[in-house]
Amino acid sequence: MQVKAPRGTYDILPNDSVKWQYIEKIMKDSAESFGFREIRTPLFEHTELFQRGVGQGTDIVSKEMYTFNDRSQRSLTLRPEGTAPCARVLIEHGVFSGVMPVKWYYQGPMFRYDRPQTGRYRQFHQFGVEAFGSNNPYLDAEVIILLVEIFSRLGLSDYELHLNSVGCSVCRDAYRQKLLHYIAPLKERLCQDCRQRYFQNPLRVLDCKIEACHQAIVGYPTIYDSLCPYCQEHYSRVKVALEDNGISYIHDNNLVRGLDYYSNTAFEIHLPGIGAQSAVGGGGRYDGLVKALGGPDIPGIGFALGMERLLLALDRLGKREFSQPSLDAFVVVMNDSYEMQGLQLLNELRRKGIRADKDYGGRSGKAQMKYAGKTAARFVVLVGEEEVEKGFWTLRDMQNKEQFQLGQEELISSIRCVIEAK
RNA sequence: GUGGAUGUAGCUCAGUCGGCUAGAGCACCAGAUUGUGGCUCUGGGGGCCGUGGGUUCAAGUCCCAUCAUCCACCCCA
Repeated sequence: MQVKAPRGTYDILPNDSVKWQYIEKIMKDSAESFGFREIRTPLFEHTELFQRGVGQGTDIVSKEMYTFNDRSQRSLTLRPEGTAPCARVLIEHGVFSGVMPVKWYYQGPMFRYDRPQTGRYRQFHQFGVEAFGSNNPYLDAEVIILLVEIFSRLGLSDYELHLNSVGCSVCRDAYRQKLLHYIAPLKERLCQDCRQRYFQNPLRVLDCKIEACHQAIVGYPTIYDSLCPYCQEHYSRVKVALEDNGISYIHDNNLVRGLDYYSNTAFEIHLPGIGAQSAVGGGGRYDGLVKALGGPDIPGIGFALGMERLLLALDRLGKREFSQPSLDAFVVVMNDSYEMQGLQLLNELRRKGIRADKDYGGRSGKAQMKYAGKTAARFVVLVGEEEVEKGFWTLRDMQNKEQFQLGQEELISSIRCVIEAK
């Protein structure tokens, strides 16, 4: 055991791959039913895109990026998230001059250098959606409804949806000042981390997990009370839209998102019961992002889901049985001298859309039968002396052990008849 | 980056107070009178006991380091 997958990465073997395909299909179908279309962007981008798009002050940019120089000394970074690349595409291809809003979904690996633990990897996978070009609060609601729809289709109903508004740049700056004033005299009672946060990102003090910090700042001004009239109006429309569509949520004054570009609506979806990394999805509005990247002033909203956490949740709280793909037919060659007849038959079956295989391990006829049993093939086709000489194939139905001697046309139509009935 | 737990066969694990060629179940391969699967039985292959050092007559077992995994902090999806 010398070569191992790098720390924080892992392999998806065929038995698990089936689970991925299952959730990927649900996500794709859900997003498409809401009018989103797939976008695929490179796995790496210019480092600058994330520095500007995600924010210099964030943990992601300051300590979690896989950044390297290529052979021409360009600084590139393995994408840590999917929103900034989408915004880049919007600008680069002038998509914003077409029909708006633009609604995209994406799925694929993201990279962050962080300490691995349950539900947290260095190469992890996100499914996300982005909608650019409208600041209509009902679009916020639609995006959240899609998120909830995916959970519902996955059979994960015990989620908690947290909702807040972080305001626009104007009311957030005003709030920030208010909060700084409030906390300043209480600073001594905060934990080390929070004293740091006070300077770097005071809003983060609010979601410190240490109880003493909560007590120290009890009675603090909430951003909710500091929203400007526009942001208030926006937020209340989002809430009404959710309520009228039967989506329950928890207003959470402490919900602040980590990435710099968020504005107004912010949300997170949690699944208690999958360990400490319970935030399975999160997102919000990012009205300043496209402009910050040098494009026009175009608003946007989106979310991202952590695939690994969803799979973990499915395993602990939901669906656990996944059907594995199986063969329709297995060709058993009873005698080496008929190997070529077996191969030709195999290829013909495959050409006719029958999922078929044969042994390549030089096994005896009996061992091939065993092998066929393990592949869970529905039928076995026997190729031996009698068959080749008399010009038929022996078809064995592995479920009821019935055997028939059939010509090739009949053989194929019999197999197809059964598999199409499934 | 910080703290804690754990590393023995492909997988799940046993291995006493340091003491013989390191075990089991599952999985894999072969056979049970030679053209027929699942059950059963018999046999077989497979282990630098994570890696490197140390203590000892003797280390899977004790000590140190390192790497990795897991749990939590942190952060986030």
